[in-house]
Amino acid sequence: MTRPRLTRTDWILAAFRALASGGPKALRIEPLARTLTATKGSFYWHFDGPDALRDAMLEHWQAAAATTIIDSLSQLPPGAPRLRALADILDRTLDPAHGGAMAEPALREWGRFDDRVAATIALVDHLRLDFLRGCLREAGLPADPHARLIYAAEIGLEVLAADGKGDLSAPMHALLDQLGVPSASA
Amino acid sequence: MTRPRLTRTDWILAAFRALASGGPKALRIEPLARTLTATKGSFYWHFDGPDALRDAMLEHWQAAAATTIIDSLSQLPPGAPRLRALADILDRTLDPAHGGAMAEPALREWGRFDDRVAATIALVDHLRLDFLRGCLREAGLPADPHARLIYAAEIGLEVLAADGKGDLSAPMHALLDQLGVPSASA
DNA sequence: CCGATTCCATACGGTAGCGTATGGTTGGCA
DNA sequence: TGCCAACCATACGCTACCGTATGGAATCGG
Repeated sequence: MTRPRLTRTDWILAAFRALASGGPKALRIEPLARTLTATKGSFYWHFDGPDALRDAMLEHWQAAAATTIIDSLSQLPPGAPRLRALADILDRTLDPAHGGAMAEPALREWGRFDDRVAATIALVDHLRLDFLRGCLREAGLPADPHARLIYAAEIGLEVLAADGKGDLSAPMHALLDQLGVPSASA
Repeated sequence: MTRPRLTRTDWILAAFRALASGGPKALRIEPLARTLTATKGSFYWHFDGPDALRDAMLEHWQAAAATTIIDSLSQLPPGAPRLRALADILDRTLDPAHGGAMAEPALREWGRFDDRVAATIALVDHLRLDFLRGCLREAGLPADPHARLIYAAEIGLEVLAADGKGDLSAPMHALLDQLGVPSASA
């Protein structure tokens, strides 16, 4: 019954779980250690301190939240199909099994008081907006302000979904309809 | 040099300032007292405890965030003018002079971990969505999912504006254009 | 001008988390 | 087998905040 050793990644994932379920204020070392049935002695070996954990979390999130999503969408045909697939992704980001699901709102809140977090969020926003603009252009539509509008709607719908009132992708598809994006089934 | 006595409202406004500039985690009694050059002795006289302050804040916000805005818009002609005026309000909510300006994102974050806060937010969302649906119907447009879409876009644009990249009302007007809302100048 | 009430500061014990210092345990590897 | 390094628990002093208890200062009615 030798309990497993912890890796840096274990701490990072636990931190995201705490962030999603308790907000930025839950990102404390000792409570975090308790969820891993460990002590801060382990933490301070893997990380120099809270700032180092934050930086590791940001690196992790940047890869998961922008790169991998964009890469997966890039395997679809350009233009409308990618935009429609993006709308469908919204439902999945709320899936508890997704791990870092509801972490993004908490991360944005965190970014309001931490410049390094804010910088990473701005970078990810920029990457996703650029990708969106590309998809719109490929679909023969104007990139601005449509890209910003679509992105804002995604964020807003995610925030509103906190009420439990689901149906995220339906309004998104309605927006794409209004903007003249061909439907996926057509 | 007798420093002024503090009222309940003084504490409530200070709490909103702290919430906007430091998030939910900044809502602590003693730091709050310091910003008022007072001590918690004053606080515990005006309020039973942190929960009582929270309830007072919610009551205050509910009136400011829903009732007064809806009332002022209700003085405009029904339909499109109200929708266009709503889009223009976005710029003003970021004005630091507005007091409870950036408090709303922080409040939504707070609501993710406090049921009473979440309930008030849900109520305000419901009031504003109902008003939006009314405006849309008056303008001869379908209420759903347009209302939800407009509201989500407002929230999302406000969140994105944290980057400082302004221009909030422009994308909103673009959305209204796409949805077929007559422009204000026309 | 006086007493009662309102308003507030101070002092106190208690809890929680921080960061460090130190030593113990585990696992790979010669 | 034995050693070294990786990994982690414990203990310690420190700071911040909590909630209460108590007394002092300001203010108002009489």
